[in-house]
Amino acid sequence: MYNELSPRKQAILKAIVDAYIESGDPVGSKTLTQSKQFVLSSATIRNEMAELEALGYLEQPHTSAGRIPTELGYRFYVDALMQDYALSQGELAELNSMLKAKSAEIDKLIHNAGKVMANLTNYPAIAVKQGQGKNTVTRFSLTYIDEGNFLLVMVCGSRSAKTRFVRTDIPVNEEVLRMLEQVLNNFVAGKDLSTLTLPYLMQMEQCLGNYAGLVSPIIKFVYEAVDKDEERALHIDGVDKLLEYPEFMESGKLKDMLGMFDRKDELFELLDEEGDDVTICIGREKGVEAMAGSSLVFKKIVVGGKTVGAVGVIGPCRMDYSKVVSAIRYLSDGIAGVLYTPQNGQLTAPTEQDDPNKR
Amino acid sequence: MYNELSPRKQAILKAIVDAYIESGDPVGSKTLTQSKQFVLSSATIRNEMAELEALGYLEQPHTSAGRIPTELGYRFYVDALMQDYALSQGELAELNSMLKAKSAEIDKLIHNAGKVMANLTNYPAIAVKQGQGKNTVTRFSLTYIDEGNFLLVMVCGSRSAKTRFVRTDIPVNEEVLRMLEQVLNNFVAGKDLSTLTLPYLMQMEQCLGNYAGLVSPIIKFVYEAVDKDEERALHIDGVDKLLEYPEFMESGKLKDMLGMFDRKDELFELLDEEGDDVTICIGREKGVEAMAGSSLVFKKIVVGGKTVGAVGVIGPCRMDYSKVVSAIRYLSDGIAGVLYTPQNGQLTAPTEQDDPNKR
DNA sequence: TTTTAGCACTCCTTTCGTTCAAGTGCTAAA
DNA sequence: TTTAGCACTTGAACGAAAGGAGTGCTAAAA
Repeated sequence: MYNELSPRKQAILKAIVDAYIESGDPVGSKTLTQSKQFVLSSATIRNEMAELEALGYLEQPHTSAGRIPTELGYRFYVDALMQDYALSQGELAELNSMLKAKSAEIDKLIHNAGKVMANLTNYPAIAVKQGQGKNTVTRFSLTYIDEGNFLLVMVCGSRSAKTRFVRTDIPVNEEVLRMLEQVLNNFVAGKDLSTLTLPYLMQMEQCLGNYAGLVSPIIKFVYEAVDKDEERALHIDGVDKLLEYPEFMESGKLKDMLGMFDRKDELFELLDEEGDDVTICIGREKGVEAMAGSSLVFKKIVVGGKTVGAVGVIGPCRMDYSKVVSAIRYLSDGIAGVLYTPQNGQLTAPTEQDDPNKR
Repeated sequence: MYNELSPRKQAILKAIVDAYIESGDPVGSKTLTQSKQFVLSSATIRNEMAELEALGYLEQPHTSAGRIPTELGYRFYVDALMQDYALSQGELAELNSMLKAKSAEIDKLIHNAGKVMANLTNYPAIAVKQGQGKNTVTRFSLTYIDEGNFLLVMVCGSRSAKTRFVRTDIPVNEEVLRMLEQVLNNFVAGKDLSTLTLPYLMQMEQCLGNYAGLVSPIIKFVYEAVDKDEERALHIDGVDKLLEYPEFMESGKLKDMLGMFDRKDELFELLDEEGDDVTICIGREKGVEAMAGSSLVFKKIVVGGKTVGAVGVIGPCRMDYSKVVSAIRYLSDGIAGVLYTPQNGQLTAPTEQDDPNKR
């Protein structure tokens, strides 16, 4: 697909993208000849640039400005030209200190990851905690509070639990709750929602006699608990960093971004991309209009085969991809490492980290 | 304190603030005479304006511009001059539809409140869910998952519960968990953290024999659970609305705002103000530098004597205070109303709203 | 055939002066 | 005490001119 580009064209394209990423100004032929990396006259480079433009890799904001990469240009750059960036000692230290933080609670870890990413890369960072694909409540537990109130605990899978306070006008006691608990565990635990037909629920209500009235509110909570969207959370850190890039200062770009940050649905959509390594969305590639001029780079955090979240950054298309990619890869893998316990492939409770030689 | 201002000065100040709030342009003497509300010449009004400026209520961006209110001017306006705004039918409908939403779960309610506020007022809205002042776990409950894992449920007060998954290398079963549960309820439930001295904990460990090793991780979770800050959350909706006000488009104001939105600590501080009705912070009044040129209007949501959160908006000092105040008051009280159940003064479970005549 | 020097041309950006309009403060008269 | 009148200030808007960066093309050189 890209074979059409001669090595020299590639080198020139790379130089242009590199320069533009750094400066933000359109780069002209003179800039390249001055950089000494080519033993060519500016005229030759101009010819090449004109061809690269014809091929769709470059564009001119206007005659007599230099060239800037198109989305296609960036795409080729990240796919084929970009060099690996070696994180500096300081950067590694920053990332590591975050990974070694006391709490390995997933929420905090992911949230902190966002802050660190934003700081390190100087782009707004996105940190997602993904809802688990669980769609059944595996176990119910009821805790008595007083006659009119009890706590409903729903365990979903082996790594998530939801609680709800239930107020009831039918006075309950420990004994009743035990019974109700058992009924719930028999009838509902482990069952798919589709099982919960009306007749099925009525059957359940019969088992409960006077307490049948509790079924419907509880079932409502069950529905809420298994709602996948419920549990996913997306944080954006360092939004103000956008202002450091002049491309956002004018026109409606900033508004588009902030609007997208506010709504979040487009972001979730973009982040749903499959792909297990770092994913790079350049501009409108994925059909999101608000992404015009901006790129999103992220990587899922996969623990024991399950995607538990993602970290990434969003910024102008002229983003320091190589550094960003390195940082994201390191952090994403690092978080996965902290959360993973080889023995059982499960998410670990925080204590596990602090006391590894307990046994 | 404000007696120094003659009624006419007050009227003129009010007219200026009103006009400036609406237009955003400095208002001159001519504008006021043209508005027909004064039977005075522009010269007279100019004199009054000059005096209001000398008194610190107005300022001029530059000679030959009209006057704009100072922070003091706004302060006087909101304290003494502002008229009540009657919410329109449409606005009331919007607010009510939100209050009648299916779920009365406090998190969602408050979160939605933010969205609605931002929409209605056209300023970014702030929605806070406050950490409850609870500082003890009132009840423990353990749920068996498998030999190496169980769920720890901590009930705090009668309106909040936390869950943690505990992984253990000491195999457990239902029976052990019952015992542990009992010990926890005896030793820790309802106790202040200061009670949990090392000797006390060791005593507890003795009761548990082989399972003493579980105490320390659990106590750590207890500490986490009662951490007040843990539970408070602050959402900001409609950040992009800031861009509709030209005052933010230039200079570093926007960056200040976004930075403040990001950090949130200054916001928490501002929102900690006491005061049970709508609170209005104008500019740097409260010493927050980033608030220069912006105002924050909010009201706590108080349910049964407890502050459970707050809603507010933040925007330029030239904010439509009267509308904002009305909307915030209505919404804050409305949410409190939805959450309050007169019979017991407690937070109610969602079902309560849908099924009020269950008994 | 490829590269390069030279040059005319385009178009943005900056600067600078001019004009324009808004709004003021002051003075003197009503 | 109020008002008409007027000189003055000042930012905003406009346009012309200058400057500069960068291009494409042509023709010569390699």
